[in-house]
Amino acid sequence: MKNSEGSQALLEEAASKLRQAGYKLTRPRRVIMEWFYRKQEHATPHQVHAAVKDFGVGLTSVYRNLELLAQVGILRQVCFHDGYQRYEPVLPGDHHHHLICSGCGKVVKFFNCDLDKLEEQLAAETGYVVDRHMLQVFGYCRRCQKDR
Amino acid sequence: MKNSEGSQALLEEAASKLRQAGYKLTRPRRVIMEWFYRKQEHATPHQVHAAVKDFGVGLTSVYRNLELLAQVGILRQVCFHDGYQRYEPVLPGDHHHHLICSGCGKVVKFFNCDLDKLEEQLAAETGYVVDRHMLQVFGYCRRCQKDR
DNA sequence: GGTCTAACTGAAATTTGATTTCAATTAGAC
DNA sequence: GTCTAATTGAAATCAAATTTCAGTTAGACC
Repeated sequence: MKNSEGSQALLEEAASKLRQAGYKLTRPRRVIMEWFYRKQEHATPHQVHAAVKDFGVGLTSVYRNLELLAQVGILRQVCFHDGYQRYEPVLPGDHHHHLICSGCGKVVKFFNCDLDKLEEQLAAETGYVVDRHMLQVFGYCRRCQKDR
Repeated sequence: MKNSEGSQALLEEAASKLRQAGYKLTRPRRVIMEWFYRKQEHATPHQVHAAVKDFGVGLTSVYRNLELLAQVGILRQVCFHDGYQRYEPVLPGDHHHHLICSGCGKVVKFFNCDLDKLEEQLAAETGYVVDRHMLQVFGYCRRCQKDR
């Protein structure tokens, strides 16, 4: 599967999710989604805006649509605990978390979190319907270890 | 061990940590630490300020000292992904995480995260020196399940 | 005890991320 | 093509967080 084709398929899937939820497929939304599917990386609202403002998409719309796209399940919020909101595209079969360097902020994805049993146990103990989880691991990357 | 005694011991331990790091034990710092050790709960900077302003501690000092106390290891940052910074006291032998209701924000602590092996594995794979991790589990509490 | 100085403080000003307002535009149903 | 509710961008606003700065204080050293 070529990347462009994958991107196209994702975009159609996303458009259908939007319609299903009763939202329009507007230009700003398409531009933002295309950008995320091309980049396949997390980004702050300001980073997204920097990337899409030349297509006439304002910062307000970026904020509004990042929230809306996350609510519909096209994006998800991630958090590196540095005071910035971030979003990343939800890609099929891509459950991962982030290992974050406390020195330079460099981020590495990892995939083996294995927290299903914990979720079940928590649900049983608390009566919560458990939805999802977020995990951040912190440390220092090789370069930052040397610099100290 | 009575609570007041525990609080006292924690405070002395904390004062020693401060001194060791080259910081002074000022009145605002003592007030903030005492409050956290008494309450033993997470709080936002504004909540802390509301609690300590009558002792003459300004909001600026609250922000500055929450950050400093976290850096020294007396407090730690926690995050419920609702856009507010939060801090909680670091208590001996108290490694826990939070189960958060996406409906009403209610928070339940839990203690069995069992991520040591994952941390080791990540360290081996990436060369990072792994420090710590943060985990948030999301769902809906009983009451919020009914309300939907 | 007193003296000294760098660390620290609170108040005010400022910055900045995020939200709200509102008149103009547009997607998409008909 | 027509219509209308959803959506937009710019500007105003809000609020969290940070910076500035002159005054205060903890605690090291007599």
